[in-house]
Amino acid sequence: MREQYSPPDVERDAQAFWDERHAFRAKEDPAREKFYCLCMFPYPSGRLHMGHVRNYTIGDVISRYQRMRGKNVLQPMGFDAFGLPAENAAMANGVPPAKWTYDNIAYMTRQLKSLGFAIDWSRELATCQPEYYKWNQWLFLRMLEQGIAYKKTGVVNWDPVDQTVLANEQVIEGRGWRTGALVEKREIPMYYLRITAYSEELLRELDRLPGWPERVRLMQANWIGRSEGVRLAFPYSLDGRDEKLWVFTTRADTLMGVSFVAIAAEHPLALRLARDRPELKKFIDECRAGGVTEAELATQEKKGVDTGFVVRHPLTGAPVPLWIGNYVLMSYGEGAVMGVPGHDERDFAFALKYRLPIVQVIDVEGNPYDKTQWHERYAEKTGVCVNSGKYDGLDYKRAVDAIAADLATKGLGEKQVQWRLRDWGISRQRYWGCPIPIVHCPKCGTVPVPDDQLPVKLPEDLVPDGSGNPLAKHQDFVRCACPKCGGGARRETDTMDTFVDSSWYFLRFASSGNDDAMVDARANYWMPVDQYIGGIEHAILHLLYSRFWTKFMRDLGMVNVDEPFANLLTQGMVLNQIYSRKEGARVVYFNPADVEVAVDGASAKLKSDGKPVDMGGLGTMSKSKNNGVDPQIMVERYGADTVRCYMMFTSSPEDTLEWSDASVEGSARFLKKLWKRVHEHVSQGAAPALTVASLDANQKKLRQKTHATRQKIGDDIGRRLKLNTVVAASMELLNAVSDFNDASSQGRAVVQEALDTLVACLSPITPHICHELWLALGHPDPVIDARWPEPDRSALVSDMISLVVQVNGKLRGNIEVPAQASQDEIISAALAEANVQKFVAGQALKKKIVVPGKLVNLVV
RNA sequence: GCCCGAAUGGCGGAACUGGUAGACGCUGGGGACUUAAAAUCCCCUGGCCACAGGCCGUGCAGGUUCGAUUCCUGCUUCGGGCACCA
Repeated sequence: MREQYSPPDVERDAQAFWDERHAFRAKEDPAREKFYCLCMFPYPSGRLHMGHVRNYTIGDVISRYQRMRGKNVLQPMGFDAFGLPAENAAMANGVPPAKWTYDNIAYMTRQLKSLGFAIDWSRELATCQPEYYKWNQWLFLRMLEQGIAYKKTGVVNWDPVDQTVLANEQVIEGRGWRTGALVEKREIPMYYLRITAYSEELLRELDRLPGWPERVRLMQANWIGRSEGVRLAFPYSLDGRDEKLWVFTTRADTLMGVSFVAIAAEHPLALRLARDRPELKKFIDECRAGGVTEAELATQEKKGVDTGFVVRHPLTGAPVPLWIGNYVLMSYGEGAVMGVPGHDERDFAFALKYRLPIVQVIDVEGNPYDKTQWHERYAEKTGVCVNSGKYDGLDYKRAVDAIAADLATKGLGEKQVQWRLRDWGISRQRYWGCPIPIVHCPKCGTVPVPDDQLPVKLPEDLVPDGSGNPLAKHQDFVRCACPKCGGGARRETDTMDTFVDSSWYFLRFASSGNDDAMVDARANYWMPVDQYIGGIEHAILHLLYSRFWTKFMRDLGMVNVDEPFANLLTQGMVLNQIYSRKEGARVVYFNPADVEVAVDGASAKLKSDGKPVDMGGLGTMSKSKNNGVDPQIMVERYGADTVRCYMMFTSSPEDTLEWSDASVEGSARFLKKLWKRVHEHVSQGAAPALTVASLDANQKKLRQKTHATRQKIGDDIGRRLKLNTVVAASMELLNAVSDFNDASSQGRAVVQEALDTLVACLSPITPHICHELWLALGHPDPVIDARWPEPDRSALVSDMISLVVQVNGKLRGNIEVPAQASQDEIISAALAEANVQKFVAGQALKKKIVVPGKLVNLVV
């Protein structure tokens, strides 16, 4: 064993050892309990960033731990390789997205390998490979057959100058990012996946995912958004025909307080009325301005226009004015809402603005109603109906029931369950994605590409120029023969949302290399994923789409699981300081590595010119803020183990991590110290066997610490997934070994056990150094094949326990009592303590609380 | 605007089921070793006071409890998501 710790040598040797043995290649084995550990695969953006390193280190720690627990572990890796950044890079550099992407994958694969992750690289995949995306297309065709995929119009951001569809990300403050033109909404035909067919199950099964964080389940439940209410109709006559305008409401009890009905600008009735009303047309056109995100729609000023048209109240037949409102969403419910200003905050503001009547129809006891000032209790469901004729005095539930029943007898309404979840639009007017396997034939119409013509291959040599999809201009791709009639036809040039690619990659890892089927029986061995790890930013979309996709494949009989991910760990973001300076009109950002911070931490200057820079606080590491830390540089400076150790130590997986160059030193020191201790120990020769019965008090104490550490670390990795305290507990044990000066034979035996424990427990986090130290400690087999060190219960018990004594809840002293002391013995020991006596003397004891093993509280 | 989180010393964080607030580490200060430096090792490091001890202290304001960082109510600030970034 070398005297000095040299990370490059240690890491090279350990990685070569694992590679030669294919140590992490996973084989299906029904006789063994499996553990499928998966990290969200990266987008190949160029280089790994710290968020990746954190994510994959967490996964690696869990994988290596489960392997030591005897599980058959699968940990695969791949690349989510389609997407917008490749097209942007292509435009900037004139390189086709395919080349850029594959170069990035090659570089990032090397980076991942240098970090020593226990990955089965034989299963690697990239979603831009035809062997992969062929199955996107194949399953899409199955969805078409089943009516799960269908075509309808959808709204997109449109750049009127570039004549192109923009992603939400490409809309900056309402303008196209390249042209600066004001963005408009535009309706185009798109393919949709009927995820709403699974609303009920997607919601219900959340309760059967105890291994998911509560907040993620809550977010998904709210996203799916089940609400019970009443669908009801306001009748009207137009063009001599009697029609019904349907609305959905959760507050049917307020129906008698309706003072207007508002419909979305895209509502068919709005478009019909606008035909002969130019001012309505003008308002509808105004509503076209701006982007399509919900955040933008929800924060814009609420505006409306009176159509002059009236509909009739479903119960009273009274005329109700019809408005068009920019805040009414066509995509939710019926695209129309009833306006009850008395009991809905938005309607109240709208009514004040446009001087519409505000009528109180619910009385919440003891609260006078003020028509000039909204109060949130007006919207409570706790009152009873007033000013509502026959419904007066009914509470929420009774009123809804009575009104729904009356509506039903008139054929103007019924109770209904409404969902917030919308179908998933997957068409993208972009090049670098999976082609949608459809052909448009002038004779046969829309024709699906037959299975035997899959995959529809994406040409890999095009370079986009920002004006629309280059596929549409590429005649070799567009021109094709109709699969039905053989005549000339046009290929669909829209590609699929990249969320499609990531909705089933976990199944493909488990059926790696099968060219004849999307998945096979191996998937049923590995699924579900036992531990899924990824950023909290994916809490809704990716996870919901993957759940839906898995359920559809289950319904086709392709897999036998209902849910893809049994346990979910959502890791926090990695943040770093942001430094900037105004140079002329623009703000320039500086990398923290180029900035020197004053000792007091209050000011900073640029190293190159010594001039001050502004400290902009913490932000996620990003290119635009230039605050990324390159993991590669850290690995070269300290070694992979130190980077991994620091990442795990500095905050718990679910919390945000604030990067600090200085703190990395602490982890480096710790590993150096560990190396030194082991070297000192083994250089004195093999330690004798441990004879537990012969240990003295001091030796027993270290042994107790060793086994307490085993218990804590096993629990922290196996149950709590708190990896920061694993490192802290290891540091404590190493400190205890350092403080233990006993060269006797049993002293050395106790130290051997402590060091064995340390090296084995740390091996999931810092696998390279532990690989070498384990062999140096005299073990014939590598630590990856070692059994996880379980605590010896008998080593944990001690004869005396220390208790805290409180008086009136305040700490006043400590006592030592025998472990088996009775309640009375404990209380008299507590009362005997000098400082305690000061506080209880001369006062009557009202209450004596003894918490076993913890404390005594005396109330006087 | 809506949904979901978070807030603890100079700093990152710990305290798991309501029971000793500040484990572990960083920074800073003091010391040892050294010709010197680096490295290493030891000690101190939440605030205040009448300093063998006491009082205050976990974003803010209340509440429940023998006891609250932990539970409840109302705020503030920061972060994630909002369906075409991935």
